Amino acid sequence: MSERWMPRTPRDELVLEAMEAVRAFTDSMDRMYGGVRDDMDMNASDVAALRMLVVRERRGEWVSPHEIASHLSISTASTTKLLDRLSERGHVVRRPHPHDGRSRIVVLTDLARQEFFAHFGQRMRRMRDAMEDFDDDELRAVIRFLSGVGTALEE
Amino acid sequence: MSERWMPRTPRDELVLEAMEAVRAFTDSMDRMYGGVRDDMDMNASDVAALRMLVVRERRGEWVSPHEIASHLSISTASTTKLLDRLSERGHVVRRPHPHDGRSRIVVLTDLARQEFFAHFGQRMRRMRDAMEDFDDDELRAVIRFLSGVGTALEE
DNA sequence: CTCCTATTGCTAGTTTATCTAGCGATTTTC
DNA sequence: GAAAATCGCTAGATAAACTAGCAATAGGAG
Repeated sequence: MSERWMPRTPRDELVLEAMEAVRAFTDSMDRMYGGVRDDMDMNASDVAALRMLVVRERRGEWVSPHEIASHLSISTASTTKLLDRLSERGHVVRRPHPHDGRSRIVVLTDLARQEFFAHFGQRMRRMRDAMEDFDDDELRAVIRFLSGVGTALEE
Repeated sequence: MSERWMPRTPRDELVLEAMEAVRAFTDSMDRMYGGVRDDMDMNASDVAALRMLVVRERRGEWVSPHEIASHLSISTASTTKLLDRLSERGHVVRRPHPHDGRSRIVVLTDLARQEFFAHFGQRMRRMRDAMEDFDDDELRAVIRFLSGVGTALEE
C-alpha cells in the first residue's frame, strides 16, 4: 500500500458537503425543467431547444438546425423532426440563411417567447428572490464557484 | 402604467450574472452526465437510476422499483423494463422486500459500483479539485446558496 | 471556370424507450 | 373476514430517437 489512511479533516467534510449540495441542486434543477416540460406539455428535447434559442437570441446570435443538433447531442434527422414539432405549434419559423443556401436559421415566434416566459418566468423569479438572502460578496463567490467548477467539468 | 421604469442597479446586474452562472453550470452538469452516459453506453434514465441507487445506498436506505419510478418520473411499467436492462447487464439484483410481499428491493452489484465510480470518479475528482480554490467561508456560502435556491425551486 | 469533395437539412425506414390498460399477489382498512 | 388499495409485471400502442442515403449548395484545387 503506497497510501496511508488519512483522517477526514473538517475541510474534507466541508468539501464533501459541497459535492452533495451540487448533486442535490442539480436534481432540483432537473425537476424544475421537468415541471416546465409538463406545464407546456412538451418533451425534454423540445424544451431544451427552446431554452437554447432564447439564450442565443438574447446574445444576438443566429441558430441553425445543425447547431441545435450538436447542442442537444441528437442527429440532424431528429432535429428536423424536432423543428417540425416546434413549427407546427407555432413556436419557431425556419428562414433561409442569408449567406449559405444550404442552411437555415431558426427563429422564435412571439408566441414562443410569450409561453416560454409565462412558464419559466415565475420559476426564475423564485430563484431571483432566493438570491436576496446573499450579499454581494457571497454572490460573487457563488458565481466564481459555478463557473470554476463548471469549467473544470468540461475537459 | 402602474410601474415606473427602474434603473438597473449594480446589484441587479450581479443577480442577473448569478442567474446566468446557474444556467451555464446546469448545462455543464448536463454535458457531464451525457459524457458518463456515452462512456457507459447507457441511456439517461438508466444512468439516473444508477445514480439514485448509489446515493440511497450511501444513506443506508433501501430502494423499491416504485421509488425509482417516482424519482425518475416514469411509469412503473417503464421501470420494470429499466430494471430488466440493468439486471441483464448485471448492474442490479431484485430481491424480495423483507416486510412487504408485494414489493421488491433493488440492490446494486459490485460490478455496478465499480463501473459507476470508474466513470464518475474522475469527474468528481475534478470537481473536488476545483473546489480547492475556495476557502471555507466561500464554500459555506455556496452550500447555503445551492440549498436555498434549490429549495425555492421546489414549490 | 470546372471538377471534386464537404456540408446542410431532409426523407424513409428501423429501433428504443416510453406510455396506458389491466392482472395476480399481497397488504391495509373497515 | 371482506373490500379496497398497492406493488410489480405483461401486452400492445405511441413517441422520439437512430442510420442510411439524397438533392442542393458551398468551397477549394487545378
